Amino acid sequence: MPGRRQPAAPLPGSSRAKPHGRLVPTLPEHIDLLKDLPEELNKAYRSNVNRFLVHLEEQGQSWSQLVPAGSVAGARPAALEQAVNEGIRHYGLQANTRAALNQAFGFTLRSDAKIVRLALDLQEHKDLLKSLPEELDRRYRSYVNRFLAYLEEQGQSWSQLVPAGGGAGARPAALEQAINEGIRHHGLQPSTRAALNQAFGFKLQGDIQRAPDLQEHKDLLKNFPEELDQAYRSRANRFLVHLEEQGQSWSQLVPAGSGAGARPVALEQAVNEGIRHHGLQPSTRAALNQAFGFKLQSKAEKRG
DNA sequence: CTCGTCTGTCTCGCATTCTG
DNA sequence: CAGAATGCGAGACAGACGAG
Repeated sequence: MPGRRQPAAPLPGSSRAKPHGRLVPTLPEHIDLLKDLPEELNKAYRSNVNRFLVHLEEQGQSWSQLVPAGSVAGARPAALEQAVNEGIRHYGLQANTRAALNQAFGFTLRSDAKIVRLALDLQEHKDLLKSLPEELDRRYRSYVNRFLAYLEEQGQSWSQLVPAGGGAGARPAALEQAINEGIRHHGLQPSTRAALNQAFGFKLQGDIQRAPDLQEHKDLLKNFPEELDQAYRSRANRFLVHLEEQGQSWSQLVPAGSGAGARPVALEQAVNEGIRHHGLQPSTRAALNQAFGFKLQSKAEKRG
């Protein structure tokens, strides 16, 4: 992966542009809160909570104004939820901040939106990204970005695929074909389709499911452990179909007699490739590990 | 080096679609 | 309609990265 990891262009109109020094709360009540965080809270979450409290102070607010006294585990203080969601949406708080508060205080705050910055070649595509709904999930925005980048790689553009004026509920055929191609054969994440649907209100559909052709693969499917999760079963099924599309078969990749704890190299490579480049769900690897007791990993062993 | 932040991956639960 | 398969959305967290 080309090491491009920009810290964040300051967002238009946001107050994020202050990478200033001290980032600790000053209200005693906030300081106490931080002190009393559960020991086992991981440091990333700890940091999120800290940033959130600082954010509240910057807004002239305080925890006790937002959280009714005596709020218990499972509570969902509305004012707090609004504050954290707004903080995430408009003030550059990390998306994990909500989860951090939930984890730290046992709340069940929920959902919403993110912000992000991007980079593309075609002005048309840049404009498109800018016009995405603000509430669009960060991952979805990123998927849209990747999809546009993918189009550019293919020498295509959005306007070639999407008829002008195609509004909510539309299902532009060329776009659907491009996205499904991209997912199946060019490494776009499966959720890219959902991302486009979310972002533009389309109703794009995926390819229809298929079953493996090879008897060997059918037998494998039949012999999965009873207790294998349905979702995993489905992913393993997909993987076998994928192998067949690649002209490969399980027995070519997995040495006979590979048992629990094994890590067949060729299989690992195949599944990682499939995930990275052919639209298999990321959890496909986990599915194979579950189904066969393997120890496949996401990276080639890191060695010095 | 330490600390905070960012990204990628795994996992879970609910929703939707397919199949018999 | 019931149950299985698949899709979707979000939380959790480890590891990489970068600032100080």
